[in-house]
Amino acid sequence: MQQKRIRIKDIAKLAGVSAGTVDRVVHNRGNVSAKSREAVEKVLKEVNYRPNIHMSSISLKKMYHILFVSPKFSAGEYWDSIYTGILRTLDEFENIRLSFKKITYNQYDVYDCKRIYDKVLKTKCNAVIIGSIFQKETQDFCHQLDEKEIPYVFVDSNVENTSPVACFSSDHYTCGYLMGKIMNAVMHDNRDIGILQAMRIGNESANSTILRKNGFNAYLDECGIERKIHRIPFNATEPEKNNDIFDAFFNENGNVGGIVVLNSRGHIMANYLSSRNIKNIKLIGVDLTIPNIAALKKGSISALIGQNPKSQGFLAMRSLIEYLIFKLPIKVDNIMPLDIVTKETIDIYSEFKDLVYLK
Amino acid sequence: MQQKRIRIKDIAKLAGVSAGTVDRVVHNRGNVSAKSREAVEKVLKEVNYRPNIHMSSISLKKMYHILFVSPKFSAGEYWDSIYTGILRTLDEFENIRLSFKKITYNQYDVYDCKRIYDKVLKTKCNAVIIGSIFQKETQDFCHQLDEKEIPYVFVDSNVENTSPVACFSSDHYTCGYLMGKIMNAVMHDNRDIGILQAMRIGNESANSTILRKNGFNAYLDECGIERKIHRIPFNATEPEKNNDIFDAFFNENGNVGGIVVLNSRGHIMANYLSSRNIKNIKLIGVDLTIPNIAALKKGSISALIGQNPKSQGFLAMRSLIEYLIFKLPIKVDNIMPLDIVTKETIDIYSEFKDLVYLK
DNA sequence: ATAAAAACTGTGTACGTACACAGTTTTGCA
DNA sequence: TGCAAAACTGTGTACGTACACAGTTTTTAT
Repeated sequence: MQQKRIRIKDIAKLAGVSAGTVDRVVHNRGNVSAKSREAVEKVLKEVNYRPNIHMSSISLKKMYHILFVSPKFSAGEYWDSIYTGILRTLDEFENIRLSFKKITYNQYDVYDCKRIYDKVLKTKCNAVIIGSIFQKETQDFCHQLDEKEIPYVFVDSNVENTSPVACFSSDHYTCGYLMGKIMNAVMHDNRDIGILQAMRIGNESANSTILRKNGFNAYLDECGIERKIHRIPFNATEPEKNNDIFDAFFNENGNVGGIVVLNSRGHIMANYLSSRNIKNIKLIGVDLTIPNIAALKKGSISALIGQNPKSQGFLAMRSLIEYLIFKLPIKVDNIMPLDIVTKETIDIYSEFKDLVYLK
Repeated sequence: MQQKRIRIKDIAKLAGVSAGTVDRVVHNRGNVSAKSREAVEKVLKEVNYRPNIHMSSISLKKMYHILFVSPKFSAGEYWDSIYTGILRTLDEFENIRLSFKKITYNQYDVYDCKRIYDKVLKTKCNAVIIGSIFQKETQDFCHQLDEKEIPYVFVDSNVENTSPVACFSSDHYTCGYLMGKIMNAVMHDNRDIGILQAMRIGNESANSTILRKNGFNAYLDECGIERKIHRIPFNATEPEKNNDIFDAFFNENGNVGGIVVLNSRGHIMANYLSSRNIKNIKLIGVDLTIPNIAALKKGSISALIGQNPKSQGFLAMRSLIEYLIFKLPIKVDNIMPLDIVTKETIDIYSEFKDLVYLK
């Protein structure tokens, strides 16, 4: 802390060059002879130089443009939490020249997603944070970013065959596995299980929900559970139709005792069950969204799995700034933990999560 | 982010005074006429001035001395985690003029604690972070700090009738309550429960373990559980004697099926049980120390409750810096969540906890 | 060999704050 | 009223970096 920190100037003197040359070496700006570069690098290694982050921030003249592409969201939803985490980091680095914009697409329409991706590619920017729903389209998008040498970071989920600077997501497979475990613990009879998974225009399903389903099935298989599993239809684009759809489903399948909602819309099923006064069906959901938490507190959802979306956004943006501006090495794969939250633990949980990010 | 931030200079111009005067008002340094002060304060309110933290750090000339008083610890122990969290914050603010020292006492000897407290009072410092074991002695200590107007922050637990700048701890009562709940879930028979709680020289017990015991008893009462409860003797100062003590205890009480260790020494009982090849006793402990985690992984501890000590240290030091140096308002009562960790979840848990603090 | 171009190097300035210090005004008191 | 002391105010500098720009050396092409 207190012993005098070594400065650019000191290194310059030690290496027998000027401060400007040291700066060029440190920032890899080129225009340095091999001889000078080696001399400086030798000293750098010896003295373990760490730039004064405050001074760096102050002197930074370049303006960085960062974009966040994600599904559309409203306040309190899953993607909004990721966004909030990003804003938290921006707040921390408020004295850095940085422009940030979010641009969102309809997550139930792959064509809209493509359109937005194209729009991003036409926008001048230095980095992109990507919240991906559609695997294939995101791959294409990333390859074009690669060509333009624009770095990108994933939040929520990773996308195969891409080369992101970093990725921040939970383990969706384990999430599904956990849901199976919890469902099995809370169901005290041998009734059937319903699985709710949204369908999308132009694509089967979101990658994350597919992985969750695999994890869920894996748990049931491993434990040799022989419950009947029903797929519950769900209309994500016209939610007003769901009540009729659910009515039809339950008319045909009276023996369902537990429902697993693989996306963040657990509250929709919870509210449906409440409205029909159905009380003996256990419900497990994903994401601590405001409506989900309300349903959890009311008791219509038994447990929710939290994916730490705020951490995802916070860490993703922080990593990006460290990579882009401070040229620090960053970790590529970052798996967020899954929090199991129940009626009893929701309050203390929420309070702490805010505390950690507070300034 | 990008719109020009208002500077001290701008405020000076708007208020019709010099930058120096604005600075004096902002830092409450006195020597400002009522007229000037009001003019500046009016402008400050209008423009919502927020100083550039980088510039503040750079220009700061005063040296702040901060002390951490806590029980003695070795690597990987509970107090060491708090210490690590503190160091993490110091790393973040490495460019601030700040001296930090830890000073520790024997937590099983109230007289040593007093001696160390007196030593701290004789040391010149600007703030103290206190890890308290003994209620009464800490109260006296705090009152003397109050007199000298030295601010202090608590970690691990709060102390009544003191006026700390902030406190970071988990809820020990709830911790005990949770231990009761878990113990009840993992014990599948009606056997007795043993409670292990350390005795100290000159004082009954640490405040935190008393609270945990209360919480534990409260759970058993609420649920009408009628198990027999035995207090297990434990010698904290001469650990080599414990094997004999435990032998004697189990000779007399053969029907114990579960043991709750209310302090972080769960591994001692775990290792004793392993050494005696006793396998059908469930063990619940507190704190994710290295030996406890090892016992958890081996299966000799069923579950551990984590108190987020690293967060406590990290946030305590961060709050203190914000209060002391950046004059920001800080939250006084901060309750850390309790993590329930089992063999299955320990690895992903540990990994994430590191990630969050990583730079 | 010489000019032009390219590659390299050093110098100087801005960034916004904290604080020292010198300079100015007001107050207190005889 | 005068004069010292106290209270107040403004100016100037350091902090360490990023980067622009001017100046110097080396390379390339004729």
